[in-house]
Amino acid sequence: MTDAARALDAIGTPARRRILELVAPHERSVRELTDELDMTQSAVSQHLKVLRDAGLVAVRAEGTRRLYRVDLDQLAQVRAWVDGFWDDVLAAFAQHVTDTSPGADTGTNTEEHR
Amino acid sequence: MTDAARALDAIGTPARRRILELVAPHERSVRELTDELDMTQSAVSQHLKVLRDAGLVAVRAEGTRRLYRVDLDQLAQVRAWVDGFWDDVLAAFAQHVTDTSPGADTGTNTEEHR
DNA sequence: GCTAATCATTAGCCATGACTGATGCAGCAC
DNA sequence: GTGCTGCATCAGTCATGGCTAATGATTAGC
Repeated sequence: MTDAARALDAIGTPARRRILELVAPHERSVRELTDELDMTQSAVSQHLKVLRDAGLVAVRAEGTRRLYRVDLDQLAQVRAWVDGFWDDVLAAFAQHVTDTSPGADTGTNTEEHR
Repeated sequence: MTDAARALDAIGTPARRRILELVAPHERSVRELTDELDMTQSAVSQHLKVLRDAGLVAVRAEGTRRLYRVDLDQLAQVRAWVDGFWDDVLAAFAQHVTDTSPGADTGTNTEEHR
């Protein structure tokens, strides 16, 4: 499985997306996350493990606490994956236009949705 | 569940991502997808239903065939979701820089990963 | 040393969902 | 009409994964 695939699997569940949303603004401890996430500490740790394996979050030890933060590198892979479709679909659309109306509308704006 | 959440759940499984990848360049029939995807036609149809409900693909009937294509609107929601983290994390990073090195480095490039 | 707090990991339970096979339905050819 | 093709949907099975409870490891404070 590629990095992007692992990352996409990881964010494919609401609980983990919620964790990412909590961690994005600033790093948080497992305890803080548990308090805010109607779940056991065990469940939170298990989700964090998946996110760690996917490279989406990074950890930092401070005393007995572990502070989690978002790691931008893997998030970049997710962006790249989504952008891949974007480009493919827009390219196909542009092709369709040139096929159906030959010689017209060469100024197709492939960034219209961006 | 929001549109973005539904879309992210839908792409959270390898089989459906593979379908999206096949459909992205140009529309395809269910038969074509089944031939290429070591799966039953039934399984393909079920995945397509999930993608349809998530708004990620659109259908077009042509005779007895159903031609599927990617729908850009929901894909835009996915992009927006990812970009949300991006902005949060970069903002937090910028805040950290100004906190730890006051009066220095005001030219922080928040687009370095983009 | 002991105790408390924080977190990871394990074992086990249960719900969800991914899949197959069967059936039903619509459109086309004859 | 009959038959065939392409697809959706239903019913049922099985594996996956998300969850809790319990336990273990580590660190801090006493």
